[in-house]
Amino acid sequence: MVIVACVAGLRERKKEQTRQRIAAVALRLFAERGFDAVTVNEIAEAAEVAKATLFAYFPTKESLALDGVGGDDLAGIVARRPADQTFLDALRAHCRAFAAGQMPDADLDALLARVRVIQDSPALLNAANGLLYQQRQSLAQVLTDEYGPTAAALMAAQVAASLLTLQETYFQRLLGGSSAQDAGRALARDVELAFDLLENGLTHAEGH
Amino acid sequence: MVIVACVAGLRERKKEQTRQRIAAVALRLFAERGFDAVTVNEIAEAAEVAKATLFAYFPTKESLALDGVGGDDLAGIVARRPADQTFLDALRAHCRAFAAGQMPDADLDALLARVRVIQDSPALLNAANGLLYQQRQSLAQVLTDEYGPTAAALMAAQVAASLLTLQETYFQRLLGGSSAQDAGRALARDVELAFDLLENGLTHAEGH
DNA sequence: TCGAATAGCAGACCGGGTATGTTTTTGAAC
DNA sequence: GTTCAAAAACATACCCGGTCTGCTATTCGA
Repeated sequence: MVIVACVAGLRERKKEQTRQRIAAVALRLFAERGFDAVTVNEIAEAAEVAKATLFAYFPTKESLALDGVGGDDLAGIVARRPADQTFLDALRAHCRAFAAGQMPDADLDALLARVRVIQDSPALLNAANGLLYQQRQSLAQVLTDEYGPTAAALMAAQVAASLLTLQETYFQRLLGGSSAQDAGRALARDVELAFDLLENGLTHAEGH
Repeated sequence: MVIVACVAGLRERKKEQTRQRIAAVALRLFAERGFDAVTVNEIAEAAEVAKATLFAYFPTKESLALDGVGGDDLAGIVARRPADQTFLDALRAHCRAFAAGQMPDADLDALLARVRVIQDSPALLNAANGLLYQQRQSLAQVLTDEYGPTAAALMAAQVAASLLTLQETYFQRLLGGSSAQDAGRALARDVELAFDLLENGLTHAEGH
């Protein structure tokens, strides 16, 4: 009873375990019956915790479905880019890397289940949009030094909206039944298109 | 009792009147104490209607604050543009017209009160963002014929995000104390900047 | 072993929103 | 004018997400 439990603290581990259990149960129920048709009371009951406990871990019902759906840290990527790279090139490289990288099948299935749930509920879709809003703000912050507040806000808005669209398109392909490989290849093309549009403007779109 | 009341129907007029009363009372209370600190029961009581009646007119509490905040019909503007005009030029012209046009002071005050309320409540801000999302979708629809679905989605996203940013910047200036004239002039400049960025891309930004 | 945190609990409570069945008002036909 | 059906408004009870309160049981550190 002295050493054994001290890797991360028994307490911590149990907490994490409870949190995972709640999240997993919630996601399963959402996937089975849809976000709106599941009540938090049911989730709490199925996870064998009290409702108050559930809300100690997750601030809202929505956060149960959006757990871990943070999106990339655009502002960080831009802020940490090498000095000789434009911010658009840094973001383009990041997106290329994502499109090229392969995700383990199990993770992908879990992610897709979550995306399906989100896409089926207007409330969740809106909440997910809200997450992007914050990204936009912090990206604008980072760009302000270089371009001034107004141009930075406009650029950040364009970039964030484009990346959201890329993500949506990608998920739609996957949900529509494309193989992960096909969707990845399509995404790679779309990434180039998106950044070409951002760099060169809508009137200079060529050959797509 | 035969002719007198038939301009629009007594019934219709009373209904509209009730609706206006509810909306006005709600906006006043929101402006006084903030969106979250006012309950729908209070609004119903102050407007002298039952809660159920209130919800017969407005589907949600949010819709009370967002009543009439539809935004422009971007898709319509693009769809109805003259054949020799690019869609960006059509939108630019529309924004220029708005920036040049003057709003009656009373309307502007009412609008600003509403904007203040919205800006003070995260829930409302999110809901307002959701309205934009729909605009984006219909704009993408209209552009699909010309550019294909992916490019159209990206373009619509960029345009919608830019216009939202213009609107936010404009309102921030007004809320910050700028005169309507100054804000209008600044908006006119920002409109040109935004559309230049959209047309020519972020790497070709010049002289702003 | 003891005491301080703290996780967890049950249950009352609040506010937004819906459903139900009833009363009142309105519009129109007689 | 009287009458009658549509529909506006109502009171009320209810559901659900979310908070608060006060309590019990674990866990941790000394």
